[in-house]
Amino acid sequence: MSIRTRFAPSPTGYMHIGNLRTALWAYLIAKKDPEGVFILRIEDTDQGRLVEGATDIIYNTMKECGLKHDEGPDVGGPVGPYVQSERVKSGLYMDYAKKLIKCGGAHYCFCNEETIAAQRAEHEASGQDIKFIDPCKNLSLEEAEARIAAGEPFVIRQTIPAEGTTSFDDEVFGHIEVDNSILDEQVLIKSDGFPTYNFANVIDDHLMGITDVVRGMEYLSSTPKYNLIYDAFGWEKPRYIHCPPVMKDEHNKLSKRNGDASFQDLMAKGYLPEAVLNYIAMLGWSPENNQEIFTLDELVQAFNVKHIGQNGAIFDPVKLTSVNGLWLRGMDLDHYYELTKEYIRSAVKGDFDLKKIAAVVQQRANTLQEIAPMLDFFDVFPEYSNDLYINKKMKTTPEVALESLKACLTLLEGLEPWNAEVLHEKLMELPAQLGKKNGQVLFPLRVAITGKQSTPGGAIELADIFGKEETLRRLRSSIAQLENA
RNA sequence: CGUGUGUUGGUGAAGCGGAUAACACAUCGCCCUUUCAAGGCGAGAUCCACGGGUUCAAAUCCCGUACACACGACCA
Repeated sequence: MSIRTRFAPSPTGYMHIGNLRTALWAYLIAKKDPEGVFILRIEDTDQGRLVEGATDIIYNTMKECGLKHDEGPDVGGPVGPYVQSERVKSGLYMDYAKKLIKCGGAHYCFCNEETIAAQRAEHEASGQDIKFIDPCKNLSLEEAEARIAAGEPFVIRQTIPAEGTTSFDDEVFGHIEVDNSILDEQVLIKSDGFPTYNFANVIDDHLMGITDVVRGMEYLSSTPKYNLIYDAFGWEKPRYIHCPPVMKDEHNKLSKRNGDASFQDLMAKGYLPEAVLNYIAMLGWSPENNQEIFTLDELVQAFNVKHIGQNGAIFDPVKLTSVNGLWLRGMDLDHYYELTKEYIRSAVKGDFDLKKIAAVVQQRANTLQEIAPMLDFFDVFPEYSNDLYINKKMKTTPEVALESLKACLTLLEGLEPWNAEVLHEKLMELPAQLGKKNGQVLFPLRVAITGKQSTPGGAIELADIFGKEETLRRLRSSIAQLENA
């Protein structure tokens, strides 16, 4: 049987990194199987928490990342609808809940919130377990149905066997076994007739033929309860892959509340979707070899559930930046240029060869956002201090700079044609002729034409991009500044 | 309070009873280089939370303690 996995977010208007990683892993697990199917299901049973436009964020994020789902609300599929609020309309959850009552896996409950809170307070006060003990459990079905017929509000709760244990084998955490006595009889159908997540999730996973349930490990302790439902119905249980959390630091998970980066934020900060995916795939998972850079397809090939770790991983923006830089530098120039053109244009309005600028900036920018600030010396020749010529390592001072620059000026004034090859050839001859080190000539030249000590590209590349006229203009101005000092 | 899960350098991690405890990021140093970046090389865990135990041998197995996280919602 082929693998079917699902990503089942609730639309909160925010795609956080931990969620995206769960989606990625679910996708990888499905796609590892050539016949595998990856499904998107929207879990919006909490009508009180609906956020407008939230599902669009989910669709957009998935699309940007290339996590293409085979079935889902927008693309359809054989086991739809794929939005839980739509499924509710058919009464399907209520039907299954009633069936569950018949097979002894659930019961009606008429307790209101006050009585539950009162019991909880009582249990807390006596220092005992705060588990809710439902008095309605002992009601006969006839009695319960009569009260419902009389219009009394009700919920349906799961019935947990009083004794015994329930266990399962998680693909990540191994064998988990708990005593039934600690399992609470949770609500399956709320008084508004909607199913809770717990119930809808089980029903839908079964109805949609999910073979591998991939989700956060916060559900680890609820899983035995879900299995009890599968068993009551006599359904085959799925494999479980519970994922350890993605943390902000040792104590906190990444969250919207903490203002932590969402996928959208990372895009706005100039990261590439490929790099983000690449990086988060490795938060809690490691490949069998030491490969670091993976395309999505490569991840599909390399991914293996057995290598998912059990402990939470801290999201490190510094490492993400490094991975992003590797992606950026690894692109061919044409692609890089297309991607960064707008960013470069935003900083460089003048008539320069943008592609040449892209070539030099590619070697050093780790994110798209870093690009513009690096290019601030093109349109305007910044004012600068002659102190910039002082560089211990290069053994330069304003004095040797002046000497070098004058020689450069003479050389460049007569240089024809003006292109990178000729500039390189002639400029590299100069230091020897002057009896200086390369750096004593080329470093001052860079400062003289850019007004900065550090720039993308060196003096030669930049002189080429500036063109003869602009280069000489800047050079003369800098020489004058040195002479007047 | 109960239950579950976890704890290897600053971070991600490999490791699954016998190794000098991989690798990557970050940090520091050196080399190269027209600066910076990139690239190359090298350094850092007196030892794998702590305490016991099993074993000829433990980061690796067992028990306990501490700490962290999660669940114990008519939220997902």
